[in-house]
Amino acid sequence: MPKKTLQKIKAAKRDKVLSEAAKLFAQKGFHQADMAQLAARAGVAKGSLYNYFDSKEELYLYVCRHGLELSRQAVYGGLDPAWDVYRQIEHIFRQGAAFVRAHPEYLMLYLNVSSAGLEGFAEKISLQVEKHTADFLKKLLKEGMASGTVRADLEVTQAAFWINSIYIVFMASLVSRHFQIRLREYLEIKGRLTKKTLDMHLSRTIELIHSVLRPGP
Amino acid sequence: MPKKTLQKIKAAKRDKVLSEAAKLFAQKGFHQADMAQLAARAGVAKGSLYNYFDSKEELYLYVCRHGLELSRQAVYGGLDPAWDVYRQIEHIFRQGAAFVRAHPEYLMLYLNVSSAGLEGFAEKISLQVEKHTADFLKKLLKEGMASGTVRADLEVTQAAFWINSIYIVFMASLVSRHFQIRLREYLEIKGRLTKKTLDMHLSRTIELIHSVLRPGP
Amino acid sequence: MPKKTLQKIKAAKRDKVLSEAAKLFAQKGFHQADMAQLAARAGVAKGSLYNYFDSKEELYLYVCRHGLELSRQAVYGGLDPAWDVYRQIEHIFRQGAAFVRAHPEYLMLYLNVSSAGLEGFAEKISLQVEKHTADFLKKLLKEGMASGTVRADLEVTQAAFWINSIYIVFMASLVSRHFQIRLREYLEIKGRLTKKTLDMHLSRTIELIHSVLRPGP
Amino acid sequence: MPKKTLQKIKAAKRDKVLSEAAKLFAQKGFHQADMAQLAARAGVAKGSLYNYFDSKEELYLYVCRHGLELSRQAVYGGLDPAWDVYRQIEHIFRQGAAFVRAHPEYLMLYLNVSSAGLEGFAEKISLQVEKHTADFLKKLLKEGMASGTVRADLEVTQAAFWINSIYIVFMASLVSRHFQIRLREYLEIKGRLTKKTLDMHLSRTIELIHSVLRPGP
DNA sequence: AATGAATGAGGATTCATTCAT
DNA sequence: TATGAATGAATCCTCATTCAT
Repeated sequence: MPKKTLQKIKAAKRDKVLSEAAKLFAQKGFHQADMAQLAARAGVAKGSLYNYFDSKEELYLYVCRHGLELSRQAVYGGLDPAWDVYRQIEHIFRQGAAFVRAHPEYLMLYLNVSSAGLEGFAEKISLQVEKHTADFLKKLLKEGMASGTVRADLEVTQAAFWINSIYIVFMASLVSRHFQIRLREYLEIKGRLTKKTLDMHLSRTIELIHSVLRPGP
Repeated sequence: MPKKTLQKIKAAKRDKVLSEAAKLFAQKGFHQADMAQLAARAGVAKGSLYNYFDSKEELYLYVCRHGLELSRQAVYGGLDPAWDVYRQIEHIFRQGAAFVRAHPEYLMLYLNVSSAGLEGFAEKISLQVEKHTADFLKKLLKEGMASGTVRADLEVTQAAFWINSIYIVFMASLVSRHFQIRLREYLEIKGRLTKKTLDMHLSRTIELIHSVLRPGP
Repeated sequence: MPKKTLQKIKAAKRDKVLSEAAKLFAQKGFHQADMAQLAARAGVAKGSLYNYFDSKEELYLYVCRHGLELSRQAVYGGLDPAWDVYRQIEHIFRQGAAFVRAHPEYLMLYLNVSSAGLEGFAEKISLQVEKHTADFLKKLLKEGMASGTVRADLEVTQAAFWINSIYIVFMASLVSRHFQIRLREYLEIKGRLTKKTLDMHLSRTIELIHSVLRPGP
Repeated sequence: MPKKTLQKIKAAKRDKVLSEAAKLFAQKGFHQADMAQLAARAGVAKGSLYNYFDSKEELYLYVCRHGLELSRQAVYGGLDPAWDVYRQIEHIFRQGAAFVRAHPEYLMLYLNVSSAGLEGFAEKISLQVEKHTADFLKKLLKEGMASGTVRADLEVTQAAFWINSIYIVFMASLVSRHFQIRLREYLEIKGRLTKKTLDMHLSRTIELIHSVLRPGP
């Protein structure tokens, strides 16, 4: 979707544009983000952005897709298919949290797809985002059930949906002001959310999921 | 926060303004919603909106709070404290779903608080939104544990957080384009999401929660 | 020009409306003054203002004329025709200063007639404002010349113009931020303008005028 | 204070914008002047004005300062320090009158600084406007007194203040509708104010000032 | 006569996109 | 290819005035 010109410029400049765009869109949202400000932050001319992309919308879509690709690599890249279900799930959650901490902007972009007025982007992005994870989780659960490490009476689609729901809300709690406030209220945390607290919460979340998947005694 | 004038006009007009505002904000988002268009939809003059509220932002906040209050009444209003944990949770989910179906706009407004660029609203709304539910769920779980109907080894804050997370994602799946696409993908639904399908999914979701809370044999 | 209704209401209310109008117009200028705010300050309903006057413009004109009448009474009211030229001029300047101190709003309204965009008011007010003073000063000078107390080679119209110019600028220095800054710069005053300093400046100003009028030796 | 863009556009366009702005502000006043109308008169797009200045207020301030600078050059530019006091004062008054006739808009802007509601501009402009003239006049008078061409008993600050007051009122009479009406009334002029009449008045005004400064016999 | 809700034209400012250099 | 000045539609908010109560 981007123009050929985007591939002709130096990688460093391209990366700068994409990363600043991700940050700005994540900070302000699609409509409120300003192409002039983006150009300024990226250190390029306003007109140049239009040499790389046809429109703000194309830039936004590209940045989202790019971020989701980065996210997928970070989370699923180091995963060893030989691990059992439990280890793989833990890996996904921990790598996901690490990536979100390093690049909160991309999760913010993901959350934004559900925002009012951005339905048009959902049509273009959501499926390709969710399909990979849905397929992966279902396959994982099925294998677990086949090998007897996961309780047999599980409804796979349901369980995958539910695991991913927990994932989303946890990650959202790392980046969204609203979800942070909510987390503090639920977990009765008074001060700032420390990494330590969040890691403990993460461990418990993983353990909860594990406990639901484990076959009964 | 609204001006006195808002209370002085006829209830029908006030309700029309508030409900059209909720719908428009839910459809377009805060920034993209146009006060002129809202006035037109509500059947009042643009200037009148400013007789009721000091600014678009105040109107938005009021509409959000108003919607959250309506939601709370719908969900918790008909709840009987004598019911056991399971029935209460089922009630909350089913009433919540009914309310969201009747007034999807309010859930959309809730989701929007997590949107990029609307952090300012999170500071003003989130806590009062979440506190009620958090307190309620925790109290419910504690009572259940005390009476032996809920497994005793549960981490209450954690469980409340997790139940509410499931609730949020389920409700989001009723109103957000993105979450609908995601739901269809996870549940492998080909066509439209029918009420029947969603109700079945709801039942299973409730059952999942119940199963996690129930004491082991 | 005001409506009959204005005369039918209680004097206290009428005075309150007029005095608050004068203050508000003097503070904000004609266009920037807000009828709603005026109504609020005067303690009447917005609609009532339109029971008293046909329009903001009529109200403004009436307030100006009213203020100029008050000013004239204050300055020329206590003047004794038997006094000599010098005493009369001193009286005018001192009474003028006292009135302006008590009611700076009216002098501000006078200054505003020269403001950009208010030419329409000049046509309606200026002549009747200036005529009285011009006639008075000229008559005074002529009498002085006839009685030999004023130098005989004076150009009367010119002198009257010049005396009044000094008057205007002095009075402006009591109320206008710009003219206060200017006065401080010219008179090399460091801190605030005290009454004492201003009175000394007034005395010197009067003395300057006297010295120009006095016949040579 | 203006943006860099203002310096990058062609001088002709810049001059057009500034001169039309001066005229429009002088005609309508700050608040009543319309940026859209200004853009139309200057032959640029509304948005372009905001490429040159951050706001209407900055544009206004710049135009004022620019005009005051032009005025100073016109009045003090051709002045020869070797001239005696009387010739210098005459030069200032005559050059001032010529400039005001050529560019009445700038004097109108000066007068506006004293208008109600524009006190904010006074803080930012007045001092730098007045300081130059005040210093100049005082220096001139001191030199005259030192050389014996000006009467020795003069109070310098007072005299400078008074000379400049006369200057202001005279110049105001060239541009302000109110001051024109006032001048006609004082000088008993029936028809229009002709250049000839005004020049005669100017000569007499200069002569009056000279006569006050001259040492007694 | 008093009230204040309703009205809608008006005006400052923003910003995606274009295009001449 | 890069630049950034130019554009004008879009949008929030104000406020004099009206008129039903």
